[in-house]
Order: sequence, then C-alpha cells, then structure tokens
Amino acid sequence: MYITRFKNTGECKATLKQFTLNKEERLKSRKLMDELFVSGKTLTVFPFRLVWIETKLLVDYPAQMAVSVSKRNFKHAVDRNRLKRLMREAYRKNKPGVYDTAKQLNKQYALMLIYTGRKMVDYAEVESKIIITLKKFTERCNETPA
RNA sequence: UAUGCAGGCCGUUCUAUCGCUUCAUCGCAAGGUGGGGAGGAAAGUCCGGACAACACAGGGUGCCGUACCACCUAACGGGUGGGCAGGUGGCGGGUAACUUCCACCUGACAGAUAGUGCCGCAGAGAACUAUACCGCCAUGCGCCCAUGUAUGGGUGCGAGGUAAGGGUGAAAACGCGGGGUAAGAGCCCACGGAUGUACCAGCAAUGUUGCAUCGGGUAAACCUUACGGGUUGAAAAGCCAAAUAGGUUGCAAUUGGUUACGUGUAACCAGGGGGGCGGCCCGCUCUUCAUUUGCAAUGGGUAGGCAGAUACAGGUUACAGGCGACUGUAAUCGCAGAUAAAUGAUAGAAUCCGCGCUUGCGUGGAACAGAACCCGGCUUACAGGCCUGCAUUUUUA
RNA sequence: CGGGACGUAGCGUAGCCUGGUAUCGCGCCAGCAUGGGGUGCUGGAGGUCGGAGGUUCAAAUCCUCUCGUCCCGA
Repeated sequence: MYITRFKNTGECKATLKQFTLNKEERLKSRKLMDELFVSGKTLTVFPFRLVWIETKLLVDYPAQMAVSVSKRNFKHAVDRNRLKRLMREAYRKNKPGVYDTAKQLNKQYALMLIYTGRKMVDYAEVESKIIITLKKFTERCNETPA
C-alpha cells in the first residue's frame, strides 16, 4: 500500500529506498541488548512485546532493531526462523513512521521485537499487529520528550 | 496388469515487484551492474577421521570400547562378499510329522570344556556327576493265607539297586528306537545332535569323513581371550586492537593529620628508608618515600576486527580392473558461507492432493524439516511420485 | 555447541546397582464413633512403572533406539 502511494506522488526512485533493512539497521551489539533488558521500556500488543531504549548509536540511522522468538514456545528452528522473517518484513515495510518521529525529536533508539504468542500466524496478521505496535510506540515517544 | 519383498532416485516449478546476504566489477562517494545463496536428512549427536593445542623413553596393570571370517576404506561400532544359525515364501517329495532345492529376511554370531556367582515359587532333587516323592526290581526279619512241603501271595519294619514311567517346573543330567537286564542305565548297537581331535578342501570362518567323549541355563552377571584407544575440542589454537578502569616503568609536582581564620596560608604533632656529623647509642641536620595529580612509554587484554572457515579422503561423465563394497586413468565442473546469525514477503500462473457442486469451476492445502569448522557413516522423521530386480497370479503374443 | 540428571496411583516419592512380591505419605471411597461436621479408628479401591524393540524361563530393574522435562559450562 505504501508502494502505490509513493508511486503516485512521482518521487518513486528516491522514496523507495526507505524500505530497506540492512546490517546497520539491525541491532547487533550484545552490550546494547543487555542494557535494553535492564533499563528498557516495554509496550505490549498481543502477540508482540516491544522493548526500547533511547541511546546513542554508532551508525547514522535513527533506530536499530532486533527480533526474538522464544525457543520455549516454538520447538523447531523452522518455525522460529519463519516468525522472525515475517516480523522483520513487516517492520521493514512500516518503519518510515518511526524514523520520521525519531528525526523530528533528534533521538536514536534501540528496539527489540519479541514474539510472545504460542501459535503460528500468517503474514497479514503479523503486519496488522506490527502497524499498531509501531503507532503506539511513536505516540509514547511524542508524549515523553524528556 | 495387480500384489508382496528388496534396492535406488526425486521431493513443487515459473514470472513480476519490494527486500536480505556474499563475491566480482564500475565509481571520489552516494550507489549501479552481473553471478552465487539450505537438506536428504541440514535433525539426533551414536561412532570414525581431518585439523589444533597440550602431554609423551620403554614395559606392566587398571579403565573404556569392539567381537564368526576375509576384504574395502584415511578411519570406523560403517560397507561388500562368504560361512553358520533361525525365520518366511515357492516348486517338488511324503498319508502325516517332516523335508531336498531355490529366493528373500533377521542375527550384540568369541568363550559356559578356565574360575566365581545366580536359577524366586513349585518340586525328592536346580548342578561335578544327584540324600529317590510316587513307582519299578531284588532282598533280611516278623506276622497272616494257600497248598503240590519248599515254594508262592499279601502285609509291617529295615537295608539296597534303579533316572525306564508318573508328578513339579522355563529347564530334570544327549534325543529316539532296539538289544540287554532282577529292574534299569550310552552298558551295547543303528539313526540323529553336540564338543574335542586327525586327514583332506578352503586365505579363513567352516565343511566332508574317521576317531574319542556326552560336560543344564545365564557372559545385554562378574569374568577370560584377542585386538584397539594419550587428553581436550572451533567456546580448540592464533593475529591486530579503540574507549574506560587498573598494572609496570620513567619524568614533573605533591609529606600526612589537627587547630585558627580571610580557604591557602600559619602554628603544632607524627611514621619508614637513605646520607652527613660521630668509634657506637642517643641526639642534631639534610634528603627521599608512602599518598595524590599530570604527561609519556609499555605489556596483558575487553568491545570490535582478521583468520581458523569452505578446493577437497570434491562432484559429474567415460573407459579399465574386481562377484561386490571400491579402486585406477582421462576429461570436465566450481556447487552457501551467515555470526542476535542471510536464503524472505506480496501478486499471478502451472503441477499434485482433499472437499463441494458437477465434468470445469469454486474453495482449502503443499511431507519431514533450516547450514554454523569440515568430511565419511549410522539412527530417527517424511505428503506424494518415479525407476530397477525377484516371486506369485491373470491375460495376450 | 558441549556435558549431565530424571520420567513409577490424582500429587510427592521408595524400589533399579545385586532381575522373580511395586513401598510410604497426602488425597479418594466405605464403615464405626458424633445430634451433625472436623478430628480419630478400621477396611478398601486406584499402576500400560514415558514409548518401541531386544536379552532372559521371567524386565520397573539389564541393553539399544526414541519422546518429554529439568539442570550445568560459555
């Protein structure tokens, strides 16, 4: 849906670059993640939980994200990989809102998406719930500018 | 053609758009272009190797593992071929039990005749050749009966022989038939079985035949024999190395505490080492240290990076050797390399399967399952499909 | 990635090494005692010993494979 909208505006080539998710946009630092779990803020939209923290990143992007699926809830590696891929895909397509908010506030964030459900779901449901989650996240960021 | 058994192979495909990762290339850069991107089990982690670090004269013992024989292999607990045992099926033979032959499957398949242990309950007895329960057979003594008058029968007590029969049990001291005997017993014989041994055949396991012997089971109980194993695993081992803290060294500055006030000065008190005066102690005096700060150097080393780590017991094809596992030669190919961890999402079409209506539409679904140092096996999971061999049945030629 | 332990009645456990009978406590059911309940006493039921295969006359126990749970190392 985003694709068609931006195509209509006429600035196709430049705006399409928004929907990327390369190495530098993924959270990879073990130290940051430890900090995230110790002092991060949480927000839950079933079946997801978003943990975030405002911090200084070593890259230019306004946010880095990671995904996680518990081995306890999904025994097979195939299922865990599939859920993580779906979550990454949904974030990739819906992250411009997050980036805009972060740029306006001149902040950088580390995010982690955790799947807390116990059942497999399809992509449509994952994307709809991720949109809600990210919308709530941006609202919370605007509420607490300090 | 169908069924069964055995073996092998495949295990969704294509297009478009948006993404991820890696390599090459172009570019000052932003980025562009092109190529590669999960499996037969990637799984379980049950074995074996490669590689690495540490240890190591040699021998014995212990511990762990393996176990018919030969071969293959880098190696193996894997594989191939053979032997033996058991099972299934088939054509025959036979009244039947059973069985020649053929095919397939299964086998932790060394040793119980080296030793120790165990074998509940039942049973007389559960292991060095048996404490005889019922029974069978003689026999001593007593009593009773019969008569042909020295024997027979019955019965009680005693002392023997006997493993044929009954009974117990999962299992009873080779099986079975005959001879033999008082009754019996491999005591003897025929057939069969087991063990040892000799000759022959075979590389060997083993087999044929002869001779000797007849000793229950259990080694997935201890054990014996033979062979093998040094230990630890990519979190091994190595290289580069930011920031911060701390270590060491050098240089410079700074003694510490208490009291007073104007908060950096003054006064008072006090420790260790060294030097000087002095023969020595005390004492006097000088200096330094402990402490803190700054700068510089340095080694260890964290985050992170490099590398280990993807071209090798490699794949494919052809030829040759071998019954086969496999090996040799030649040609050809380059076939994932992530690291909080890529290989995905959406739309459309095809293929297959299920359901509904009904003969082409609708709808749902696409087995098991995701590389993490690599390789060779084993084991386990798996929708559906294809191929080969063997056996049987039916039909056709 | 590597290493280790455990699955037994509704719950918690013993038995496994050294193979033949599955133990104990709580809970459950019935009876007695009480006007009734609790407490107490007596009796009883309830077990594929996680699953499959093997060794053995005989397996919860021994061996192999497998499923699940938990723990440890980094």
